[in-house]
Amino acid sequence: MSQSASLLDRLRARQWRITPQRRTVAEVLHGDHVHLSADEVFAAARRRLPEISLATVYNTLNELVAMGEVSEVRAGAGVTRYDPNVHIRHHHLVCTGCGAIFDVRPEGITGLRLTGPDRHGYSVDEIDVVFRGRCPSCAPSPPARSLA
Amino acid sequence: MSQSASLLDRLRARQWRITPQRRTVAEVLHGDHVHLSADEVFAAARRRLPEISLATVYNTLNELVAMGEVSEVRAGAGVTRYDPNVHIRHHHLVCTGCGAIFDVRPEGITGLRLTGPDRHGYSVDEIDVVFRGRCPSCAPSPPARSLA
DNA sequence: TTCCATGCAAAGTGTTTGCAATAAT
DNA sequence: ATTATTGCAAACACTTTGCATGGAA
Repeated sequence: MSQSASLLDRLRARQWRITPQRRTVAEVLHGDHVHLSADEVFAAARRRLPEISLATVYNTLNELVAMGEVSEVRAGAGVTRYDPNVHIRHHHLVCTGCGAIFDVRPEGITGLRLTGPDRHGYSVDEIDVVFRGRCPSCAPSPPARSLA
Repeated sequence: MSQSASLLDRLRARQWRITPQRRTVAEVLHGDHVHLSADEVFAAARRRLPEISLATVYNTLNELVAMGEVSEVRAGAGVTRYDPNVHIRHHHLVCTGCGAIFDVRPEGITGLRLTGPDRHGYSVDEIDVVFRGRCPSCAPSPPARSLA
C-alpha cells in the first residue's frame, strides 16, 4: 500500500539540493492518496514554514514533475492537482461536484490499446483514464444545467 | 463518419437565438476532427466576421459546452480545446511534443469499469481516456528532461 | 417592442519570471 | 567559496464580467 521510500528519501537519493522549502513541500506531499492544488500545497507548507513563498512552491512542484517524482492531475478546467503516488500504476475518479479525487485501479485497463490506423503513427507513452461522476455527498446527479 | 446534422442545424433545432457571431463560431467548429483552442476559434471566426470579439467567442463556447453540443478537451497544462464531435463516442490521442490531437476509438474500452470498492460510492457518468505519445513529426521520444 | 447578445475594457485567475539577497554544499 | 535557490513583485496567459449599445425575434 505504501511507497517503499518516502518522497523525501527519493529526493535525497537523487542528490537533489535539499532546502527547508523543498523539504517542506516534499513532506506536505507525503502519502498515497494526496491530490493537492498548488495553493493547497502552499497553504499547508506555510503552516510549517511561514516564510515560504508561492513562487518557490510552484518552482518546486514543477521540478518534482519534471523529475517524475510527482504527477499532475488535471481534474477539470484550470484545476491542476499534484499526485506524489507515481510508483503504483493507477488512474483517477473525480467528483464533478466537489472535485474530490480518488486513486483507482480499474478493471479491464490492460486490454486498452490503439490499433493500427488509430495509432496514427504515434508512439504511445502513457494512458490516462479519468472516471467522472458524483460522490456520495454531491450525490443525486449533475446540477441539470438549463439550456437553449 | 459525419454527423447527421451540422452543429448549426442542431442549434437551430434547439431554437437557440442565432446571431452572426454565434453562427460563425458554429461554422468554425464544423467537422469531426476539430480541436481548436478559444484563441484559434477567435482567429478563424475573425477571418469571416472581423468585428467579432473574443469575449463573445468565450461566451458562445461556454454556452455550447453547457448545452452539451461541444465538449472541452484538456490536452495538457492550461490548454483547453473545443471538440464539436459529441455524437460519436471517442477518446483522444495527444502528442506531447506539438499538442496535435486525434480522435480515437480504442480497443478494449468496453471492459473498463470500476468495481465495488474502487467506485467509492460514486455514480460514474463518463470515462475520459487520453493516450499520450509522440506523433511522427515529433517522433523520437520525449525530450529527455534533465533533472536533479 | 422587448429582451437578449455584443463589444469593449477592466478585473480576475492561476502560473511564470527577473533579479538581488541568501543559503546549501 | 561557489553555485543554486529563495522571495518579492512585476509580468503573463487565459478567461470572466459589467455595462451601455445594438440587433434578433
